[in-house]
Amino acid sequence: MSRRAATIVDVAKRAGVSRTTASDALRGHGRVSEGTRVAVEQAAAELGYRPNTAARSLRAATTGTIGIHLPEAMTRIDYYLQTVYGALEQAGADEVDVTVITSRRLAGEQPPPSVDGIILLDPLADDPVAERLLALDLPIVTLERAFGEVATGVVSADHEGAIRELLDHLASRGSAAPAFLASPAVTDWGTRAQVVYSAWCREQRIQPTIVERPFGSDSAAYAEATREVLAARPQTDAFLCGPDGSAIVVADVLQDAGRVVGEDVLVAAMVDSPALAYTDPPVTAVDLAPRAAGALCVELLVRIIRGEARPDASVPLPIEVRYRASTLGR
Amino acid sequence: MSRRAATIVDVAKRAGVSRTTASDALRGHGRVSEGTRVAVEQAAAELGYRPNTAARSLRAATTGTIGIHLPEAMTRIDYYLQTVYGALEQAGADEVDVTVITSRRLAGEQPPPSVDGIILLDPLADDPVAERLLALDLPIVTLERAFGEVATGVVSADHEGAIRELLDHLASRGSAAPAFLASPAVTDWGTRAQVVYSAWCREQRIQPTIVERPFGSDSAAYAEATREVLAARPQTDAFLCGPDGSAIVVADVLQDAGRVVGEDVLVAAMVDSPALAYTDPPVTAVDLAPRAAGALCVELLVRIIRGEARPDASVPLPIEVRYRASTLGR
DNA sequence: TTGAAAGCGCTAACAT
DNA sequence: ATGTTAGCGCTTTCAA
Repeated sequence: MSRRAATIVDVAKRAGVSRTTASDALRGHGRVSEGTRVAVEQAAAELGYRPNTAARSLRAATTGTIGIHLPEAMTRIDYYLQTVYGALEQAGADEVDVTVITSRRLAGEQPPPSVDGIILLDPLADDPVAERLLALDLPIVTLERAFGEVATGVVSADHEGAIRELLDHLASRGSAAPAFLASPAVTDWGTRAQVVYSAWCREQRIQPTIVERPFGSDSAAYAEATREVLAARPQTDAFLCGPDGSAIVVADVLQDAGRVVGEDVLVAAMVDSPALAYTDPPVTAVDLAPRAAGALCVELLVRIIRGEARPDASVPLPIEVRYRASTLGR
Repeated sequence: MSRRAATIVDVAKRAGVSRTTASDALRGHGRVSEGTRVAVEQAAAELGYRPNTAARSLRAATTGTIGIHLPEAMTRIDYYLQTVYGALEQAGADEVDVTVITSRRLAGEQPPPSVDGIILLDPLADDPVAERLLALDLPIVTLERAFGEVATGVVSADHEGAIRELLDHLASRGSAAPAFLASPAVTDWGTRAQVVYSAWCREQRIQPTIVERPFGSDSAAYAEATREVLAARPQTDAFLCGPDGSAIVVADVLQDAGRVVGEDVLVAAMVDSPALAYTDPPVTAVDLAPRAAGALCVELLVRIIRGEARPDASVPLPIEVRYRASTLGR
């Protein structure tokens, strides 16, 4: 566009100083005198000077950019997109850019983008993309899953505690046979949920009822899963809903089947969303604080990159159960 | 990490050729012989060579990265996040990286990230961030809003047609007094919706009923807006719901008020979402195809950057009304 | 307090 | 078919 962008040499020339001085002045290094600093800044403003980040990166051998990756299957799930946005906001505060790394971007022979570090959101077990990124030998922060072989920073929540809290709550509200609509054990979160549910059932001497649907399933799949449970185990008196967006469908199917949610059947979701506070009835859910999760990941990664935190540092993510009418009754 | 990353000189040395030859071999330029190509590729693989993008950018005076910006207020809205993801996917296919530009990133004195072009998603009127980005004098593509002063590529849908289709449909289903829960006229979409609704009411000699809530309002705000309309105009027999996520709340409030959605009151949404197909009843809505929107923006921007499309090219986005029980009856 | 020079890694232009 | 040279814009020595 227009003509060539102004470089630091142009600025220096206009201010009548050397490029070194111009550079120092613009970055506020102490060595320049106040007068020259002002002159250089004015020259820069007049020319609309913007530092060339490529040149800076080349010189500094760092990019000022971090990458964030989430598994392909998760890109339609509101929770993860919120997490990405939380990360973007924090990145703005930490003055780093963020490149979102899609699976597709790494599928072919394309080299991975140049970044100073990488965030992996709840990486799948054996995800080839995650493996490739781990092999890059860069600072890494994962949400939830830690990889044994590589030292990574980890942000993780006490999902076990939250799910147990939900199950105990269902039991205390009179449920004797809570079923679990589960996400597959391919993410760490999915795995831990299944483990906790099974353990809890064992402790309570309750027969577990698990029905599983892949990540990214559509509403119809969850509806069908619900009907499947109702047919197989009619005595089911509560549903623990794993997948984001599934609770609303489960509640709908139950109501169509003549059950009264919150009264003769309870529904609790493992992933809260704004909609769940306004369904009829509102649905009890775990607020996974996705924005905070993303922000914490960035904060930790930036500290690792800057050498202010150990590469295997670990940060807790506070999460909380929101109790609503679907388990409390009307 | 580990030791210094391999450069092209290391590769060249190992393959016993000059760096130019190594460079040409790796990028498949015809000048190298098959034998050397193989040798260079093997050397690169052995060293785990990855081209330094900063150096490439500096040399080529392009970054291989595009920026995408959406207004701060929109970052909690599923529709926009889906759009961003549609863009990311297409970017993967076009082999460009994407940096998401948050408002915060540009709020302070930080220089804008270096990119080859920018996508502005439904920019707000007088958004200072958008203004700054427009002033960068880079190729730009906007979703919906065209700016008079600057030549930008534009991706836009026939919202007027879709909204008229909805309103005609409501009328044909017997509505004589449809109310409009509107988004503010700060986005192009919001503005056009209000204009169309008003025009349609005038043509039909129907008194318009508009209640407006800011972008990013929570469910409670939509609930209150609904009650406000019911109180002010009890004869209201249909709701056109603008904000993403509002229809589910409106339907809920109506049902609490003893109305039967789909029978004695109709509900239609201007923004479809997966949940709307599974509420009770399912809600008629306009499928705005956010993924496609994002993808089209990237595709157009990349063509403009490559000089394959005019900088003010315009691309239509197909959208479609999904008819469901909230207006069709049970 | 300031300047000159070197070099980050890469590729296009110009030899050979 | 391959090699040599120059230079993209910046910052960091080193010297004055």
